[in-house]
Amino acid sequence: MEKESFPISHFQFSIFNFQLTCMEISKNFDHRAAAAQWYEHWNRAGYFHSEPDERKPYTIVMPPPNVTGVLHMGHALNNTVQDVLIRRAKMSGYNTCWVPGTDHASIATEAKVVGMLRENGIDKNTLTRDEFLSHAWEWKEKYGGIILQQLRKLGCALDWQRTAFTMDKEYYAAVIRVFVDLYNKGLIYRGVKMINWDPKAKTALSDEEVVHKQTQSKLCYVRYRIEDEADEWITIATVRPETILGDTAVCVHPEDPRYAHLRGKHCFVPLINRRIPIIFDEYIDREFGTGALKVTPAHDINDYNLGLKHRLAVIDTLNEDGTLSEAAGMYVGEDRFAVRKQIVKDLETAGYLVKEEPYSNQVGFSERTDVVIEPRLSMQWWCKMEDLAQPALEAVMNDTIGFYPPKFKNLYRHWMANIKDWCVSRQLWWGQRIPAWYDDEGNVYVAETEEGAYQQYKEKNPGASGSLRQEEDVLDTWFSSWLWPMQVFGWNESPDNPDLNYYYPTQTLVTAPEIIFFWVARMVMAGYEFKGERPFDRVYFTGIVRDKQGRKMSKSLGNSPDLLQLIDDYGADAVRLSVLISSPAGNDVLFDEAALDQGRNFCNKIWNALKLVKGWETRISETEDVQTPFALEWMDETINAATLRLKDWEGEFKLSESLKLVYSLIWDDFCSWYLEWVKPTPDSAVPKHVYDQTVSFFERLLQLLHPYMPFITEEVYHLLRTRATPEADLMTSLIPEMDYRHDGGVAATEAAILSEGAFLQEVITAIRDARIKNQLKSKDEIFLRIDTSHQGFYENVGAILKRQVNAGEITFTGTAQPGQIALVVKTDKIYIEASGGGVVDTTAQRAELEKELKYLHGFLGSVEKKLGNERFVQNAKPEVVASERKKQADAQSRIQAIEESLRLL
RNA sequence: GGGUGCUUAGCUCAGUUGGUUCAGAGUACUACCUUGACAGGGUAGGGGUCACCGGUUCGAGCCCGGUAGCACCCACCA
Repeated sequence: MEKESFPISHFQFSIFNFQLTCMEISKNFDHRAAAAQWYEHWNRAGYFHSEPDERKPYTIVMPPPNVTGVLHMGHALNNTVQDVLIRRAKMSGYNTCWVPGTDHASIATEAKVVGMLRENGIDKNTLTRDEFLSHAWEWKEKYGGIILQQLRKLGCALDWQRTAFTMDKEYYAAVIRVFVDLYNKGLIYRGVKMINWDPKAKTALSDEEVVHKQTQSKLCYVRYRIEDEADEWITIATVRPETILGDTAVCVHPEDPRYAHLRGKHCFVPLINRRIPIIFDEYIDREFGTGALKVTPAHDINDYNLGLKHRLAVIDTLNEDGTLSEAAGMYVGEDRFAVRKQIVKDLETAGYLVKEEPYSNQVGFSERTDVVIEPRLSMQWWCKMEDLAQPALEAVMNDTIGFYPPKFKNLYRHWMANIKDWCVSRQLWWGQRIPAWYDDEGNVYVAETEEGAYQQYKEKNPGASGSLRQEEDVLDTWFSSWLWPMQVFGWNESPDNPDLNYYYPTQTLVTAPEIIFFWVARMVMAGYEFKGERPFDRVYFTGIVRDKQGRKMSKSLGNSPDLLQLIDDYGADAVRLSVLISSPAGNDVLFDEAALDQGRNFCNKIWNALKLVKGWETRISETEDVQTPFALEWMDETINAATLRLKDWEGEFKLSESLKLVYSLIWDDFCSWYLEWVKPTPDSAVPKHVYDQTVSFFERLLQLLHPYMPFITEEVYHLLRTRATPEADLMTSLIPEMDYRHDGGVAATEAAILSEGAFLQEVITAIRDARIKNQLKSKDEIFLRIDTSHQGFYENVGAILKRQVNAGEITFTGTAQPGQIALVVKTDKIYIEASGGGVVDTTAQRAELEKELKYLHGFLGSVEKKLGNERFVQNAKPEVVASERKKQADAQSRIQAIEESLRLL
């Protein structure tokens, strides 16, 4: 099953890796090489494959794309999300299994094959069913499933050994079995109903496969002559004048005075002069058009219902390909739209056309072939849905199956509560052929095999020796995909097999809200009906990917970028970051290629951090570090806190927030702060434990990022230090469990370190800001005098602080000299003295401090007003009041400090 | 026609149980930086009456009602 998709062997890979570690790190991250090599490495190492074991499973079945499909942005988003969940679960100790596969997509594929045959000069109608199917299979083997290959480029950790297809032998059998089972339960029946007919695919469609579009039409007013009256007419309005030929009545409202005198009368259909009755029904909207409706029971669902009620004749004037039939009497064999134009002219010539006016209405189109649907009466197979829907509705409403975001529960409930029977037959060849056989009298026998059907026939007709003929129709594609979570684990082969028992119910389904009815709802129904169990615990709905202008990305608009090209240009990691980072659950994503720069730049940043750290490797000393213990503690706690938060967020599918957090953790906390704090001067060495700690921090960060950006993280992880064994890969490493909480007061010291770090950053930023505003160049050394109540803190971080702001000396005098720059950070007063002893212009300083003072007075005012409000003190929670009192105290001392500084200027 | 959701910085979007130390991110913008990881970068900065109008509350971006605009889903008005 595995195809050799990357040319580099494992042996070559090892050499490559060896060379890299010994060489200088390349200037930039080579995403092309890294992606190819690591994907192949993971695959060969067997990381993608899962077998049941003692660990807990984390299972996702991929929504199978059409076998005809190619990768587009929607897939990229959807599959990136799944890959993040899978990789994260793997690194959390779960036995992960992500099943890939494709859907046979009966209509889409058959259309594609028919088109291919036509190009080769073959007309489908000249082929037998078997001949056609062999062409279709040939096509599928050759071109089908390209999309699965493309998913490798994205980095998806799919269990390729489990790749499934909805027309696999066992899958096919499962579908047949389910059909027979439902038939025997009385839930499948055959009947003539008004269905949606696709004249291009020449098949029935379910209601869900019809898309309504606002369309500009013409509303034609046509007059019908009343019988027995010399010159009396009744005028109707229609947007489909060609259906006039199938009219079997004209209908008006019983209380419409305009037409009251016509009771019991008849009129004549124009052009063909068919005598039809004028009927009365309250269904009519008197306000619309002329208040008179032409009734064509064969070609409109409402008319059909009226026809049933008033026992009207049904005249089917259309052939299955959308041309007019013999029954039309005119224009026979001509296309419906050509006839629509022609008949208007003919009506006009003959004096029947009263007027035409432009009219905008909703018209149904085929989702697959995009042609206008014709309502048509025909014999189809149906599945009763009410009983199936009941448990499926409950499971979602009581959160046995969780929807994320939950807003889709309402949508689901509305549809399930108003569910209609499902038209499951399709007049196609590509698909599971309905297992029903007919005898010469037209009696039907449903069985899994022809032998079974024949046995039924013999039982019913003892001694008979006729032959049976199988139903020509196949089943709706969704009638097979609803079994997906069960059948990919071999439900049909054995409903009690170890795989199915272990992996089912699956943990998470990731899909688009567009197919909530097509697929999600029906999988839930099938799960309960056939397996007696939900198919998945949770459903994560991704948004719809749109272009910059907010339009849905689609092939027909041509606004979907070439994903493989993007991956090649920017790297899969960058593509993954850019689609994820702006895509919270259930919200649409406006995709802008500019967002890819952010991902690429981030890769570059990580790469450069690697280069920096690797550069220290040759400069390690055994000396004890006295400069940076605070930096080490702070980084450790910062990563701990982020790890905890990530676990929570990722569990709630807050992937975009999580990614932002890791992004900021690496770029801001690690690169901008930590590395600068511990970075040695050009001519000094790095204490060994600082180096070791730094590498270890880096590894922890790579772990947290790995689910989102697998390639660069694995690459950097291996370049960071030589791994003892080839199996020591980042992908299979476990993210350590944090066993304490930072926000619960349990870990006060940890929390203190974090807030001290934040304060230190605030001091550094304030001093740098002051330097810039006072044109003190960064290379000019300064002296700091600090007036503070916690001198110990400054002594602890003094080395870092001096380095970060290029200060030569820090003293704690408590007083200031004229010409110094005054700063107030929280309540600490910091005075900056230029090393040259030069006097700086304090005008800007003064203005700055005064602005701050003004703000603080305002702030203090609002806090004091609040505290002065008895009702606030009484009603608010004690901790809120306490926090307000602290704000008050802080503001007061800050005001005091600023005023003091101002006096000194 | 029915339903759901949205409206926060120029742009694309976060904002988790209502507390003015949360109005934030990324981009874009401004100034400075040819600093030994990184110009695909660094340091710092400006920028928003949280659509509009009321209400509940000591207190509203957050809760309730209404208005306007937008998006999507459902639907058999010719």
